[in-house]
Amino acid sequence: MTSVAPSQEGSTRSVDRALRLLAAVLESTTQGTLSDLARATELSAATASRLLATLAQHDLVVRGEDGKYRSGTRMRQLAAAALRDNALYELVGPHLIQLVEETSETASLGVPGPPGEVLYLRQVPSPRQVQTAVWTGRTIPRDGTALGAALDGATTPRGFVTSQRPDSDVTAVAAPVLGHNGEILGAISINAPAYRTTDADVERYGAALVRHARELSVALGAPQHLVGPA
Amino acid sequence: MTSVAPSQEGSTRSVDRALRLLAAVLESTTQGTLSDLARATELSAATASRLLATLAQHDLVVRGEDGKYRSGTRMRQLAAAALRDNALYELVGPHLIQLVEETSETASLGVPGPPGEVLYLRQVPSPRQVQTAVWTGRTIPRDGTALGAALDGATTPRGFVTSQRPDSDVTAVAAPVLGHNGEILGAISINAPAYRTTDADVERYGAALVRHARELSVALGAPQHLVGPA
DNA sequence: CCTTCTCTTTTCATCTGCCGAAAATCGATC
DNA sequence: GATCGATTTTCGGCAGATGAAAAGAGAAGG
Repeated sequence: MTSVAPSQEGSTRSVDRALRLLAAVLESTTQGTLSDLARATELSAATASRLLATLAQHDLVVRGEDGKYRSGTRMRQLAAAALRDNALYELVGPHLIQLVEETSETASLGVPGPPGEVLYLRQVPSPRQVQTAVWTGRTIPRDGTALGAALDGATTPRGFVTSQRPDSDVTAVAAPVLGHNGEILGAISINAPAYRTTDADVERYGAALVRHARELSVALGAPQHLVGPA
Repeated sequence: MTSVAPSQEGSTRSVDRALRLLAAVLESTTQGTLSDLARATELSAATASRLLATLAQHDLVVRGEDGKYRSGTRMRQLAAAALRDNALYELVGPHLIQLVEETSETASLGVPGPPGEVLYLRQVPSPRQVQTAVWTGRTIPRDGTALGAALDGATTPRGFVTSQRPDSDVTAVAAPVLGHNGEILGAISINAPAYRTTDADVERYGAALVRHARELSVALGAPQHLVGPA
């Protein structure tokens, strides 16, 4: 059973205790009854009972017929979310920097936002004086945008999608990033001022995006047959 | 930003609040600053600040330079543990039942226990009157046992390992189960009374264990090249 | 059937830990 | 410098969290 350090400065004690119980459950490879957990965390049985009941109400833990506590459905949902979203955020950084070096244009990560919208989650700006704006934290429509189309999986056979709307002076190119079940987690894009973007530029940006999206997808565990050859 | 249900009956209020903040962080796909999270969970900024600080002390969340909260390292550790251990426990049930039908002997799942020991995590007993005992929740030594050797990956080329100790009247056969990174999560075994177990029985049990271990490994996401052909 | 035991939950009185309002701090902008 | 919004800290009050004890629940044995 896990032995844990004493409570730390300035924390909320009851929350601290509950979190230690949660960790004891999740890391347990031995007996996991209420009594075991109370002893492991040096709490009274009464306190442990109440705190575990709170964790159980949130479905973070569940008690089996054998009286042992294990992770609950909600815990696994939050677990999957933690593993999925943070990995993408952290992994994408160096790729965006490199995309800017290769294209001299602004590079972005977009993820699903509120219904019908795409969120700019992370961006690296172009080094040029004239550049597309950095809108990190803002959303754009999902319809009619390159990021939106990439999130919908509506790419060409080469793996990227472009957008040049008549009412916009931005040319956007985007490619989706896949997770370990082959699901689309997000998309990376290059946004460039249309006045200096040729068709050859679009092809070049697209190829770079597909290459980086592929590397990211592989790093996130996407099945090889969905990612395609290197 | 996530909107969450009111607090439920009988829970520990401060823990309840902290868990709702944690869920809001992990599920957030929009702004995730302290103010955002306080609004989403209808807490005062002061309370949210303190509770998030407690979560951060446990490294369940971390605040980036942009002021937004994301999952922390410890959260991802616990997440991986939750996804790994519970999946194995639940998935193995039908396989153990089937192994008993195929062999008429006691089938077990063993996982790493305290140092130098193996824990019987789940078992299905033989239907016969003379059977090996069900020791669910107990540990056996890792050295010199079939489960221990399987957890150490010390199998024959056919994928299973046997144990027939001179001081024991039990014949044990075991095969390891792999996770999505190819790591050994546990091992499944058949324990049979030695007096009625022939060499042909051992071969048969081994083949059945390898087949089921393979199916379990695939279901848990193990890379195909580590699992071997079906 | 009853008794005994262990584990768990609930009750209850106590007190201190948690709370929110307010003040202070911090960082960005003009 | 002043202003503003976000965040942290201070502080007094009270109710929520606590542990001891009682009650409840289930299993085992006679």
